[in-house]
Amino acid sequence: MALFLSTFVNRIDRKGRVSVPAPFRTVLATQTFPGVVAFPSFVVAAVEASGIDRVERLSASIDRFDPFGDEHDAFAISILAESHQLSFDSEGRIALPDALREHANISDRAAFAGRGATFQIWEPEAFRAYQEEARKRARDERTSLRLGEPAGGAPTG
Amino acid sequence: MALFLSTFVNRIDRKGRVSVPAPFRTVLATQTFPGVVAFPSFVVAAVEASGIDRVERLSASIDRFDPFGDEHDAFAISILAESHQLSFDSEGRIALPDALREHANISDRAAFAGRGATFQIWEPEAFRAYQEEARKRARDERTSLRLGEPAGGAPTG
DNA sequence: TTTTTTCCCATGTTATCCCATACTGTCCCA
DNA sequence: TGGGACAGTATGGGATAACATGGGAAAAAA
Repeated sequence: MALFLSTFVNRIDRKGRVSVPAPFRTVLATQTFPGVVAFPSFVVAAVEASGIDRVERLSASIDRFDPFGDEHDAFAISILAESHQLSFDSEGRIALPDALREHANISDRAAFAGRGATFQIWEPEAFRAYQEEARKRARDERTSLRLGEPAGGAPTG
Repeated sequence: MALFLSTFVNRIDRKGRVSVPAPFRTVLATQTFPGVVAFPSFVVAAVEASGIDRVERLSASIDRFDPFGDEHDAFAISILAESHQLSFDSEGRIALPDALREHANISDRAAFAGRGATFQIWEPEAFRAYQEEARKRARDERTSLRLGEPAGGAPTG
């Protein structure tokens, strides 16, 4: 299984385009849609991103549980309605929509941070600070920290 | 690409026409009827919409006296009775009937909000408020949603 | 007829395609 | 082993196509 690993900082040009790091593109190459699906994180000033397949599973689970009810409304609206389907151009770049850039305070540089099955896109300085904080927390609370469960802004992976 | 994702706000002209967002048209292009099927939502001031195929499946399940029972039946029947079949013009626009516009309080702008297999049409400001609320709820309940696959885990936003 | 809908064409804006360039790490061969 | 050719990558910019939107005119409905 291919994973999104490591962090890459790339430049955003005046048209709003960024190169998706080549290793990430390799992971995404197996998916049915040639590009990235991205939505603003619920908890941090960053963009959550993955391939389309993950979002298709999410959509299926919403549809399956309650096609006409509102139990999963919050997720449907928050993830599906705020997701952007960003397709690669011929050079492997995507265009980051303003809504996502503003949420993450991104101006002219973007940090792509691997998280295994997904990755995040950050303003580089904000990511550095977040990472440092995460490291401290991991050291101090390493006995109580569980993977996959962010507790009050703690790292999840 | 078979999912309705993201949100698009388009203008309604003086003839009552709106462009259906191009990505949504792409999804609908696979269907047997070139247009949109729309009906007023039961729970919110918005219009529910999808392609004809989904409605055909719903209709078939009614004919079959399906296992969902009377409640589902009542749902299905009122959906079918209040559904409008809105066909594209040559530019990919539809005309929103007054009944639907009034239900959603839509005047001159319409927000198309993707929900995976379906989408909704809102008055933009009303949608913004609804979305903000949904976002809060999603943040609080985020650990309860799992993807349809063991390795997936919860969304970590 | 009068009104409404559908078709067709025009326009400005935005996004996409395509080509060019600089940089970097890798491979190959003397 | 050293160095030069080469391929992959990130980045920039001009040209082109796609899109949302508006309006007139023909066709259909009332």
